Amino acid sequence: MSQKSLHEQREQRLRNLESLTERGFDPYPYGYLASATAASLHEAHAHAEPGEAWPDEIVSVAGRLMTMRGMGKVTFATLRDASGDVQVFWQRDRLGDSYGGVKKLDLGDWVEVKGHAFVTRTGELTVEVHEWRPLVKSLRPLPDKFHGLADKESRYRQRSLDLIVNPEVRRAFTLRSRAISFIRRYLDGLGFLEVETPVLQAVPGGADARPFMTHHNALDHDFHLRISLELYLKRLVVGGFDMVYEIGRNFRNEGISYKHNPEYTMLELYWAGKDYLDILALVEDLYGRLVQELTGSMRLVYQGRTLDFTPPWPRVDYTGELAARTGIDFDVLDERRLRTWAAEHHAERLEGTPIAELPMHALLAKLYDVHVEPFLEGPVFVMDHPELISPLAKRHRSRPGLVERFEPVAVGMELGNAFSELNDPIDQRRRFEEQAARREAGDDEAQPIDEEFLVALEYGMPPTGGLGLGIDRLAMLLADVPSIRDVILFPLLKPE
RNA sequence: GGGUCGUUAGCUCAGUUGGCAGAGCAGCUGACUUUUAAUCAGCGGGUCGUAGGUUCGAGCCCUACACGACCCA
Repeated sequence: MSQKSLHEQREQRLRNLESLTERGFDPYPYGYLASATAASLHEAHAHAEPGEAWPDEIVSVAGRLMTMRGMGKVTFATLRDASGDVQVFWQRDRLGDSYGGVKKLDLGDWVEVKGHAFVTRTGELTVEVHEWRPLVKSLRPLPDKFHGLADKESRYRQRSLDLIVNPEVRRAFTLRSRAISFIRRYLDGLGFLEVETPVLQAVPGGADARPFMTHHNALDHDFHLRISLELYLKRLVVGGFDMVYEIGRNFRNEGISYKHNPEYTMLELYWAGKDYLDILALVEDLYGRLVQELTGSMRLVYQGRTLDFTPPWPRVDYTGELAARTGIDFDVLDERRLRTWAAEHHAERLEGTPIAELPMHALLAKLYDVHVEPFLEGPVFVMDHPELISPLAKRHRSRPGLVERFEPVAVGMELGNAFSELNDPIDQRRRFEEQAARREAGDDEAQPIDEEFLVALEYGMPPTGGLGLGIDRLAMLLADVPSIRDVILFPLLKPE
């Protein structure tokens, strides 16, 4: 497709590039040395009055031209660097010949300017340019200076442009990065060791999810991209690493929604000697400190709702909450009565199967997903899940049919998952076999038997508490954005 | 998987009952020495997502498809 307007603007910019070269400017220099940033200038002159000037303080700043206002013999522009925006001002009387080059600058170009700060009569801090040079030419027009780039598809497909024109996007990703950095410092401070485990796995385990497949040519063998970090980290606990964690990408071959992206980032940690209540205390402490550090308060506002992360968080019981929210007045683990109830209250079908006829584990999970999770404002811990939906968690020490497990939940989103880790290899084998039977029955999210993991467990894994925390959802809360795509720089999209 | 909505200039958006394709920003030319969504005068820029269909005539109506957004499962 030929877009004449775009083509013409590009041609014009190429002519301007040539013109700058003819005037003796190097349009592609090899570096710059800015002595100040937009933010540092604003900070240094925070309370200045209109008309003030600092003619003896020569500063240099480098950045991208975002707007230009030419007025004949003077030109104003907004320069944007990584720290923010600052106005710059060229006047012909001071610059002489080099002022002509300013006319050959285009929006989006990078320049370095050297000069002194002053405050205009309308009160705007401005750098008056004594010397300047181009740093790079931009060959494409920027989006509308006022409306920016609004089309979400364009923003995700052209993230560079989105970041240039929408500063709040950079803010969200900066927060995400600082959160990850905080978590590393926190865990390292406790004595955890950060490790890396395989992304390419022969047996993808540790979660109920469909994997992506790939193929290794030299070995002529199919591998899967990991769906969790769990089973390899536990091997390391067996090996004697008693405090390990990994922050890494998981890949799940599933649909996309405001809280799901096919590749996303998890923190998983394992701590020998600890049980799930110890891990719960760690989550409360880590989340609280992190929110405090990054937002300045234990309370944060997410999409208009206030979430208070001050420990201790409320706890609710998985089965108890399910009963309370559905109005069930019997033990929800009573399969016969639950089916009868579901048949009366849920006539709808799930992928062709009437809800009441789902396998018991799927029925429980479904009812939780429909009646409980969406209504949990949180932050709250959902405690003690049924064993049927927890094949890697240790049986509860006092509650039959349940395991020692919790999930932190907020605004209807699962933020993580933690157990007293199952370390009895006999019980683990039995659970895997149950999963295998589900696979036989056609459930392709059920977990395959990982024999090598079982061998490791047979050498003996000490009592261990484990945790998975979703980093993307954490970032959503911190940045107060409504979609996971707003905290993933390059979310998965179908190629155009 | 289902439903609703969207796709028009580089960007943001209008487009009436089916009757010549519009605006603002950006761009070009000119004016302008404190502007800031600068202003003023003039000019250029379109495969209306793609492919069919209906019609004398389609940006608009119909069908299919592509991509996306939102909601539901």
